[in-house]
Amino acid sequence: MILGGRMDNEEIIRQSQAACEALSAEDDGLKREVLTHAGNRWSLGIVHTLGVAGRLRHAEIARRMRGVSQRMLTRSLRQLERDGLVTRQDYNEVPPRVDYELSELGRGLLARMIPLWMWVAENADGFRDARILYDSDISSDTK
Amino acid sequence: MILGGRMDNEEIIRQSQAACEALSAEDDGLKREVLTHAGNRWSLGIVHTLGVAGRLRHAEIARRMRGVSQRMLTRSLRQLERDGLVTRQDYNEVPPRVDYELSELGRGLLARMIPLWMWVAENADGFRDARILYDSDISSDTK
DNA sequence: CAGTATCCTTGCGGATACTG
DNA sequence: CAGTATCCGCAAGGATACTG
Repeated sequence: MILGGRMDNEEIIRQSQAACEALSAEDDGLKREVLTHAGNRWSLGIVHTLGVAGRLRHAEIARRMRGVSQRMLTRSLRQLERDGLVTRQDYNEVPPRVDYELSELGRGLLARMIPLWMWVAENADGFRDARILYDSDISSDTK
Repeated sequence: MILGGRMDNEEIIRQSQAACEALSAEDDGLKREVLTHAGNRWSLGIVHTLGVAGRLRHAEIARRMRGVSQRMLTRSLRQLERDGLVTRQDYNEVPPRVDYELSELGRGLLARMIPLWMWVAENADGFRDARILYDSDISSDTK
């Protein structure tokens, strides 16, 4: 299994601890929160799209993202705006014209996600294999 | 807004594109999948706990994670096992004794999350501010 | 064009009780 | 101890129709 820039385990653990001490105990929930915001179905895709394309109109984003419903696109964009990751500009024209762009914070997030995506790409096959077993879920509830 | 090791935008975009070209178009869903697996309520916490503590028994993990139900802990561990991030060893003793450990892949993931957590810690206040507005959700459905 | 307003399905995740 | 087996509420997210 290819692991790009190899770190030794001690180093990983040390850094991980450092990162988690920087977050106070109370802030542990912050991680979860970041991931329930950034991690909803579309947000990270939007961040990436805006990162690559720069400033885009609503419809442009929709076009580049295949499969988003209007509802979810708006919802996600508003979330991202509230989280301060995206800025929204409404020109108050008619017909409407609104466009979106990554904020500084959003660009920061994108930058921090890069190592993760690189790694996902490297290990894509590993994940694909795992995916095969998905039907048999443990928690019955399978009425 | 503090952005730790500053990269310029062009660099971010270039790298981000590189990462996403490495992922084939079809693999775009992989990102989502990684995040819906790793991003469920407890998985990343478990990965972190195991990363720091090494090899742990079921009950040990539960103790360190305040708030997990037995059900969700088992469920999450099994997910992680299927995803190849965690290895499970059952000693087939009675009373039961099972322990869990990060796999190489799991350690890889942990390592890739570090920049993100560092960044979250740095920008914690920004997020906390954003959090205040949460009650007013856009998508009505608020019957 | 850029949204709202509804309706509806799915599945996560908590609580509780039970078992080998 | 390390799980299963159920029951349940709630929120995410899709489909569709409508509006300024």
